[in-house]
Amino acid sequence: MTKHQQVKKNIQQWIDERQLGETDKCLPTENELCEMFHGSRMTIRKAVDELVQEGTLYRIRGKGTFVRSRNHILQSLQKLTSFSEDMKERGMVPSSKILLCERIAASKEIAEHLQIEAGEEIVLLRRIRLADNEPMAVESAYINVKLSDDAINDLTSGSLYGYMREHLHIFPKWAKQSIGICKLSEWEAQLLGNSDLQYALFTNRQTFDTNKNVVEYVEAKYRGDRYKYHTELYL
Amino acid sequence: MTKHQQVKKNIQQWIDERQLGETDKCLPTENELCEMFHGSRMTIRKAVDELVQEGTLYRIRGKGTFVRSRNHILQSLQKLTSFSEDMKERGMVPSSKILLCERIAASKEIAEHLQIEAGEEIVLLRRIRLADNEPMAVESAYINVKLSDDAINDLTSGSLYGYMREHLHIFPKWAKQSIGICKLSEWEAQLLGNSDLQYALFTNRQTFDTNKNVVEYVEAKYRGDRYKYHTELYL
DNA sequence: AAGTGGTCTAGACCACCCG
DNA sequence: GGGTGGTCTAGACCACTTT
Repeated sequence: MTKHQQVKKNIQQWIDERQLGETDKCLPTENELCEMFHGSRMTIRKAVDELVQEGTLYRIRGKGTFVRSRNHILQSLQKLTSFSEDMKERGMVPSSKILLCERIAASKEIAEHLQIEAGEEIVLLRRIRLADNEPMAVESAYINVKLSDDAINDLTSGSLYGYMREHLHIFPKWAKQSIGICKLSEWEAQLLGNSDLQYALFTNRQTFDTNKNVVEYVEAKYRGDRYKYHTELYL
Repeated sequence: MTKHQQVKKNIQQWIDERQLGETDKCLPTENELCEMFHGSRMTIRKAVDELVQEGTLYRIRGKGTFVRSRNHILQSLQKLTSFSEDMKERGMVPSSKILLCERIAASKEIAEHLQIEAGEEIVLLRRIRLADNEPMAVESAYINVKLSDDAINDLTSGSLYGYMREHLHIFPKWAKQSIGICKLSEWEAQLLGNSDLQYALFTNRQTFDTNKNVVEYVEAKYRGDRYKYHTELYL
């Protein structure tokens, strides 16, 4: 392992162990890091550069290098994987209503998506997603993480990632997603507030942590008459 | 402008002027680049690093630095913005059938998406997209680029980006996309080979060049019973 | 004025590829 | 063995922010 990789790993551990997640914290200066790791400035900068690239840190010239708040990490995942951020950008207030939240045994199909054995215990969280108190989607999250009863009783998408990071040291890093259309059952159409709806925009997502485990599998059906999915693509 | 930015720009120009797009070409060695630009190795490497990051170049230790073939650039755009790459990955053969290809005056709505004035002349390319010779989507591309008659007569999505790069020095760099569902007209359902289809997966996309001009606006309606859109998301 | 990150230099040693 | 990219060093000057 090269020196800048070691430095990067050390900084990352320091960030993770630090339990202060609310406000952004300042890193030691680059010269201090040079002394701490007995490395030249270019080497230390290479390590920090990568963490900046990955969004973990950010720099302000003349001031210092800072750890991005947990909040931002969460937002960037939500920005990439959900519609909530989209709603906010359109000036709507997102909320959710829990339909179901309990431990279940994984069915064969769900187990496949979570890359575990059928029958293993997981947590199912089924919610209605609303924008300005109007139903927009019905979402089922299958969570492959050992959660305490307290955590289950106080579960929102927001606090889930936070809980995983802070208590379980699990770090969601990337996701596979597909988008298509599906038929709606009459029951689902009613949940979405319009029993005439026949089709919905369907999304599913596997979220992976740094160790390539699937931490959750989420399926959602969105009202096709109200919502579109937006992305930006770079070359 | 910093030195490594100048070097990067110079290398980029050299790549663009070079008309050999078929096979990958080798760049001068890093030491030669140092002499050419009167810079130190670290500075030259910073310039090359960025081009590698952006996918323009790639390095092989012990051999040299290479320009990625145009083909790859095209693929990476298609991978991000279309379903064709997806079809290939599933072992299907993508093709397309041109329904319409002509100069038209931009309607008010299309002009808005292209960020031009209504009535300006653009090119409309309407195609059926097929996988293993089965219709999968109907796609309309509104192209905001001055194309020669020859170029219009020989237009495929593949050659469009190539033509823009090589003859017009226009470089598509990023795109905004949205995905939703839409109703299909009976005529469209027939084009897709199943007149019973009522809903389709709808996508639209604005493609921007390096100067933030919209070079094309594309709408497509995909068979919801056959296709899903796949993405991978990173934090 | 002092301290921060942003950039650059001119060397050096290493691992890898090829003839 | 000679050339390539991969890494690292110990300085230096600059632009910017804060005191």
